[in-house]
Amino acid sequence: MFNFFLYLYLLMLKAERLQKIVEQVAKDNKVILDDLSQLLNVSTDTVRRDIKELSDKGLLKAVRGGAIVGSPVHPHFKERQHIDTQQKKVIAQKALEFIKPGLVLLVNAGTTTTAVISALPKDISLTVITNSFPVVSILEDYPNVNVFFIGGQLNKPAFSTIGYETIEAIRNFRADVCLLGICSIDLKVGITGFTYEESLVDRAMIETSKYVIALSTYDKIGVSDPYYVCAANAIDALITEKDPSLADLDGFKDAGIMIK
Amino acid sequence: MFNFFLYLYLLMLKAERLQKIVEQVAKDNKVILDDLSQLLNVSTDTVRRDIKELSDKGLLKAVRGGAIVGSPVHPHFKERQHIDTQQKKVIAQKALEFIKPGLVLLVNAGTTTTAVISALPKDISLTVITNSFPVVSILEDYPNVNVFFIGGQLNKPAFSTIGYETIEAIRNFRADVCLLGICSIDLKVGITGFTYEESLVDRAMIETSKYVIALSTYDKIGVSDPYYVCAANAIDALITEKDPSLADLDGFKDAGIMIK
DNA sequence: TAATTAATTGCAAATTTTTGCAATGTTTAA
DNA sequence: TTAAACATTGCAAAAATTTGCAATTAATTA
Repeated sequence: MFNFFLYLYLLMLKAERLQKIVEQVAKDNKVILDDLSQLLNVSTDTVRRDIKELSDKGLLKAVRGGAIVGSPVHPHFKERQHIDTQQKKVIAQKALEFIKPGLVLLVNAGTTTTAVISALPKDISLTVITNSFPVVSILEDYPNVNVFFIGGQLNKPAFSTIGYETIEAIRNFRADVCLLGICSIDLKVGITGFTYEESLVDRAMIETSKYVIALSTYDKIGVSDPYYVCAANAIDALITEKDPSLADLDGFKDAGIMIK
Repeated sequence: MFNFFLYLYLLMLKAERLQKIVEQVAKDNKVILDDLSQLLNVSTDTVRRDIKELSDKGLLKAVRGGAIVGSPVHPHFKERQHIDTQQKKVIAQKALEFIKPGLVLLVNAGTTTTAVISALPKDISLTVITNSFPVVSILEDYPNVNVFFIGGQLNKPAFSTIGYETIEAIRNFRADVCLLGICSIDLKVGITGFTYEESLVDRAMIETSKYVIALSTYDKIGVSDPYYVCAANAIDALITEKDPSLADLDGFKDAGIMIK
């Protein structure tokens, strides 16, 4: 028989658990795995998985044996919750081929580029220039990555900077590779975006980079948005989650774009 | 038999131990292996390995018999965040008096300025210009605050930007009020800081602001650090957690500085 | 409603990390 | 030079983590 109170109890326990863990960390600056396991009446495995979940959200930092307070940066800026889609993981893996130690990378703001940065090996040596707060927050933990942040007006919904100063700052750099997460690309229309300000930033990034890699899920191909960024052949490579030999992509290959 | 010290040892996470070592080094400029071994209830071997690990990360310099400060780096933001919290709250409340809607605020990076920003009413209308990531992340939730982020080289331990571009960007603004968290202030020596790069940023901020408010815990008064920022009378107001009528502060009042 | 899919949780084996100890080598200072 | 202090290395026990698996439960869909 369905037991409503048992149901409620179990549901609350889940919510409580995560909340209690966060509270404990806030109070003591740390939590210990075995203590929590006892306190919350679940196995250490479950607590470990809870901690990992909270750690992914940026609410604390998982360490061996428990957890400690995380970085003071707002969890929103970490934005890693929504990036773990299968498609983005595939794109991220493919993009890693292009990223060799020593390069100067210019990275725009978006969940796809964030996924690529998350996938970088912890010890890689790079220079990364970006206007994305989530990218910076990931690279905080990379000791050999020199990060340069592009200032400007805070663009709250995208966790990035935009505007005149951002574009001027971009023009002062010369990057080896531009990692460009895009909204949409069409062979004839070119690359287009949702917002005017971001399209300007993207264009500046493309113009100042030697090699441009566009990152896009397959469903954004052949689509267009209101604001023009650049012609399709302004990019050097296009990475999607699909097999590059797909016939749909032949037009891009003919235009001299490497498909991965 | 119940062993209290074993119990303590079991409760101490390795990550905590590493933090404590860094704290000790920051406090005393040095640590001695055997002392730490006693204090932390682990063998000297373990302390030695900890020190090596921290040394690899550049957080201190391993020497025979212990460790000393590496490059004169400021302790990490995370370590400073939870010290003197009560005093910082008092300072934050006093600082609110100065922050009127509509102002253009220039805010430097530090745990004290972060505390002030946290204390702002959620609906205030402001323009905030800052090079501090924690400040931006707090202001993300303030719908009526227009935020401008100053780009530059990422300064990982302080969660801020520094360097040539940062200073150039600061010079393009003209702020009403500068909120300046400071390392130390002395009437004769002036304001001084712990790192060269940050002292340059602070100086640029002061120069471009109409009204400068220095924020300092009382114990930083009459103290000096290696890098000169500006003369004491370059600031307009000084806020500490203590009563402004304290005789120790009379010198500042005579120099025309408002004490709060 | 029933069947399927997805999520949660605990268990256990394999693996990795941590830690103290002891043997050996190196540096320091009287 | 020699004795003491310190560092390095390898090793083994203990602890923590990873991984795959199975049982249970929740959510979705036909």
